[in-house]
Amino acid sequence: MQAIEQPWFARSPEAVAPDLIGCLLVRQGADGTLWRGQIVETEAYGADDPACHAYRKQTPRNAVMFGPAGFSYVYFIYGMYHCFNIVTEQEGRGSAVLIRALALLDPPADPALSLKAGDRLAAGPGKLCRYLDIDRRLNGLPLAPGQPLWLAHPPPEDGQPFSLVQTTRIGLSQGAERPWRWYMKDSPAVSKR
DNA sequence: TGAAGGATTTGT
DNA sequence: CAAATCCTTCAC
Repeated sequence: MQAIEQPWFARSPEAVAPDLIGCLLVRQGADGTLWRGQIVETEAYGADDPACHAYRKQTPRNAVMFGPAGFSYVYFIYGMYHCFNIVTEQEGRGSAVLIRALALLDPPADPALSLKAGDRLAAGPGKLCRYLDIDRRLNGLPLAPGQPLWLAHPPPEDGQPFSLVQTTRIGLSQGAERPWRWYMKDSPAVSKR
């Protein structure tokens, strides 16, 4: 697996978000267990974007968004879910890409779970974090091999061609008109059409 | 110090 | 459509 290096993330979130579709997210648990998923849905949150947590000013919660690219930004929402983001751009600009959905590569250990939930165990930012055991302990970590989370380019032989759909983001009260959501067309793991 | 609201998900 | 559930931010 070819790991994605830090400079690749040091671009605008609107550039990184669509490029991430088809890439692999790797989660290494504390016991060494590996989970892998293909990213099928992302959203960009820019520094000049009213929907972005870093839009107003730096606070303890959003601090890592102002740090260097290629780090994790994990926050807690609605009292019960976590969301996983990748920090983008140069240090000092608060921006990130939200990973919204994965198509899991390794089938769940529990076959009953697989049959029941199908391929939608990681269809949505909250479900994705619940399945991969991502919470605020994983906030502010570098995304590199050997860490709990990192990313990889799709294997060349496995790179199935796909169509990318660009549309508006989900669940926002501000900045809802910006077309900064991307997903893999026809993927059953996308959170919403 | 308190109140409002949130980048979600699920079930009614 | 509303509940679950709690952290963060902003106003006073």
